[in-house]
Amino acid sequence: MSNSAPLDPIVVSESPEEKFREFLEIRGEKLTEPRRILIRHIFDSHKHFDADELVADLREAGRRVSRSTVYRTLRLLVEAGLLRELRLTNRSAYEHDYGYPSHDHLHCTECNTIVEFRNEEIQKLREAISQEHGFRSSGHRFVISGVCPTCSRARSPRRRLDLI
Amino acid sequence: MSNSAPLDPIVVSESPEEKFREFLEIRGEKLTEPRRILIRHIFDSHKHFDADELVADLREAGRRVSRSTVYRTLRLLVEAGLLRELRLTNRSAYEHDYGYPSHDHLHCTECNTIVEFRNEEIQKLREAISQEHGFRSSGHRFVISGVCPTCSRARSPRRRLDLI
DNA sequence: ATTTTTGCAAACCATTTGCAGCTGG
DNA sequence: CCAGCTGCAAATGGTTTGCAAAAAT
Repeated sequence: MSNSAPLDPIVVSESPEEKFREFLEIRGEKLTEPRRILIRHIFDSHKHFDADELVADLREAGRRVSRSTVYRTLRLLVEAGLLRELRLTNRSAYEHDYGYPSHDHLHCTECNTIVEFRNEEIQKLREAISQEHGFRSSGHRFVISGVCPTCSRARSPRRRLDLI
Repeated sequence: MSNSAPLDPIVVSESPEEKFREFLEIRGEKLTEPRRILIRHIFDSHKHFDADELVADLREAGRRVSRSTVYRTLRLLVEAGLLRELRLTNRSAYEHDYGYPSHDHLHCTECNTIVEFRNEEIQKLREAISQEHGFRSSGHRFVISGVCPTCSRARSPRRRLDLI
């Protein structure tokens, strides 16, 4: 799995862990060992993941955190504004929010890959449309679904051979 | 529940039922009584609904179709291009696709209401962005989340009273 | 007559929760 | 110490599925 982010990270003064501790402190909650393991692991690499992959990933790295705690912590991290949740399939996917610029997604329906992109227009559209309808908007999701270049190339030629 | 569509319907030559029958025929499948009940009921009024509401609605109208058949038929209707599925919460919502113009959504996170809007810019953006990334796009979802005017009015004044 | 569909109940599967014991501050 | 947390196992809740009886062509 890749460690590189497709978009340049935003410069932030606090580490994700510090920001999480602060969030928990305000609510009178605690930064425990399992939570520390999770936030470090999650922000160690930049990628999209779901709860199951996270559990498997941690197990592989020799760090055991129970599935329940993973789910509970993911919810906290979303509430804290550190992660964003994407509901593209039956299982939720997560991505970094904190320290990462706002962006939208291309979703390949063949291989399930998620590609990020940044487009200034979308923010403006969101604002204009919200205002038009009297909404106080708090966020948006713009997902373009289709077939990525890799899957396009992989499938079209195979089709040809089938016809021979 | 309202029967009126927020956007003007598209003129189509076939009824949803005809289109469904055609779709089934191609696959060697059958337009049965439960399926007829469902498609008529669904296209009788224009609104967003989920599987549960549909079952309840049918029961109220004295038409019994089993939950399994409802789920199975909803899937068919999506495959047939008659309905679109929206995954905004833990349960899928459905809306008319056939005979209805393409549009996007404002989602109120307070009352869960879905408001439709139409904006030409979005199609253009989708095309431009897809091309830029070599995607063959097949669709998109643009959902603006926030608080609708009704919920805004209902909440803000209450807050004030609480402070007195 | 044969293939598909239905309804029921059971299975599924991602996610949540109750609880007894553990832990952080 | 004591509120909050963990892990386990059990529960939940939306959705799917196996199967025997029923319906469609």
